[in-house]
Amino acid sequence: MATIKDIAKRAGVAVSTVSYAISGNRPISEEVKKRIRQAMAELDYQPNPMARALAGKGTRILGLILDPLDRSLGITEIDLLSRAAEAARSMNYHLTLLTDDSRNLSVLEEIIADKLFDGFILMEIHKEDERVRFLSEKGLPFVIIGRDDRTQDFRSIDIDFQKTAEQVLAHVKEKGHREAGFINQSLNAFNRGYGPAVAMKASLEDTARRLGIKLDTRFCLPSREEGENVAVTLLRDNPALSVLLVMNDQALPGILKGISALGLSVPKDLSLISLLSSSKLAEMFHPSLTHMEIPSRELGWHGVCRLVEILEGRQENRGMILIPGTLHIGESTI
Amino acid sequence: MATIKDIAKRAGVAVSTVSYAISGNRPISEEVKKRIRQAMAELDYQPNPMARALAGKGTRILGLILDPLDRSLGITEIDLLSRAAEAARSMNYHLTLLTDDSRNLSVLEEIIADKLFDGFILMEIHKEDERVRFLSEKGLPFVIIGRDDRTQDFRSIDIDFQKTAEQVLAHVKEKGHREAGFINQSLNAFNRGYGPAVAMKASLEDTARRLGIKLDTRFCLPSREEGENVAVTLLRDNPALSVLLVMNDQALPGILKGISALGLSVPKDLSLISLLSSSKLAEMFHPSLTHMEIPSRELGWHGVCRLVEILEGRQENRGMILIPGTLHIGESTI
DNA sequence: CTGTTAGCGCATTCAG
DNA sequence: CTGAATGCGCTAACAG
Repeated sequence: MATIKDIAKRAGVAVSTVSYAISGNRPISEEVKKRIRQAMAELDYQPNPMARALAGKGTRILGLILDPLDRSLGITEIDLLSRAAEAARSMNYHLTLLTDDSRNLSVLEEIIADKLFDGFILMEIHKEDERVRFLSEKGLPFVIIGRDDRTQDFRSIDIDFQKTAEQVLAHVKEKGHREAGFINQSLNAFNRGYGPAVAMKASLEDTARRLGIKLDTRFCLPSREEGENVAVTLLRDNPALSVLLVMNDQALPGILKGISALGLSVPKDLSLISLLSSSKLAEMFHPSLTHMEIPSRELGWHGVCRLVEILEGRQENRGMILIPGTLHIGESTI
Repeated sequence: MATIKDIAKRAGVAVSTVSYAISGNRPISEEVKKRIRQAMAELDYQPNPMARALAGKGTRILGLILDPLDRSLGITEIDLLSRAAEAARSMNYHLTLLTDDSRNLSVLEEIIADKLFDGFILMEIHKEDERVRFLSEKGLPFVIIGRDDRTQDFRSIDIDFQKTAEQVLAHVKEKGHREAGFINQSLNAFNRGYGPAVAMKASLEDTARRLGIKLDTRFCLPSREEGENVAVTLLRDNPALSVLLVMNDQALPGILKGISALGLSVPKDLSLISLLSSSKLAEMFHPSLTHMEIPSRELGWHGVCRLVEILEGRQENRGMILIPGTLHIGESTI
């Protein structure tokens, strides 16, 4: 590997000149710059990230903090992940996966202590997430994908639940439905203040009221069995219900089973819309599901972009980034 | 952050002593060691990875090389990924996602040039994968998840296609089936020498012959439409066919549609087994699919473990690691 | 067994 | 505008 010294020699200048030529922290004459550029090209020089980091600049490594992985990481977060990695790459950063138990603050402390990461992306934010406070106090660069009331707006990237709700309910109303059911995530997730469970419920109920749609909301554990139970109960309680909104991927198979157990068929007797799930998944079902696609790719992309903006000190944009889901019509609605 | 100097001072010894105490590269008296350990604890010292790297040791960062992400990364690789990250973590390494176009060797060269990574994990190996040769020549530590004939065995972690085939066909035979269909991945994948498409076909056909099962193999693009077409043709051509093996997740919905289009029902008229797909996915279907679960988690785990073994010079185990799929009985077979 | 010291490659003072 | 020298934190000779 060529070092900065090599290229300085080759260009006939001092190392510092090369350094400044690269960073642009000091005006360098065009002529010298040209020579340097050429030398760099010829030796295909690449600054050693370690040395650079040691000397006080960053590592250009970003840490994506995930919850310990056993349970989470569905098809949804993979899209987020891949776009995030892509974004990082395109801005010349690296993305590494942090799967330690970051909610244990002493673990988080260890992670940040080794100064390997220039910044962090936090996911799966809960109400009053201690990690947010912790990172803020330490003054570390980070963004969150999700919502936390005490975070400065420019640090948040989240789903636009309100718009998502409006869009799906507008569609529902347009199709003539007047009574809808909403199968949310688990009560536990809701109580923990998990963004989607809380915000989607609020937005949906609020919007339904405004549109004059009757909405019955139920919580549901992410399992086939629960899906079946909840669907059956919900439908028994609301005989006039004609459309079901589901934001619970794991429960979907059970819900479908429950529906057919009641002798109903989708979409003839009942329309079904999956909320914030990935298209890949929605299309696996038969009939394929009408769904509001979760903007995971955008979340990943913007998360990284915003973090890099912060790192590089250009905060043109101080607002929160909100991205709505996208409606895809499948075969599960009429 | 406390540096090695701080703890040396606090323990009343020289920095080198601390360094040696940590690395164990030199005998240190118990007493001194104790003092050092205490100082480290009190200042909760953590060696700066960059400095360590610059001084010639590794970075303890592993690079997981993925194909550019748009198309790949299904629910399968996410399991692999998560386990890999977990494994890395447990051995005190970091895992970063490399999504550059590594098949472009000059891009790969750039990646390895900055010496940020101690080793690499390659996925999606094709026949005569140039990257394998390239990394070998450079003498860089790496392992592949997949197969390449010219790779030393101890560098490979792969699915045990033979055992997988034997297991699934034994089950098939036991259930009394005599004629089976196999819907493979695309012809294109097969021609590129993509491991699963090639090896599974060979193992399945070989094993079927030995067991006296008639097997009709078809290629199929990973799409709903193709799935439907291929299923219909296959079933028309083989009226006596009673079980379908499918190694093509994306085509599954189409295949099921094709089956019912022919007026057949699963599992009454036809059994269906999905090969090497994730349980999460198989359980999404209705009826839930009997499947050979892909050992993605084990692949990820062992991939990292083996790489670390290589990095740390302990190659107890020189053989190739082969992991078979696991049979899960669902509702799609009788 | 322990201490001193010279780099690793780069950014950045401080002098020209 | 440019160059020489210093230090980032750590490892590994080299000397006791």
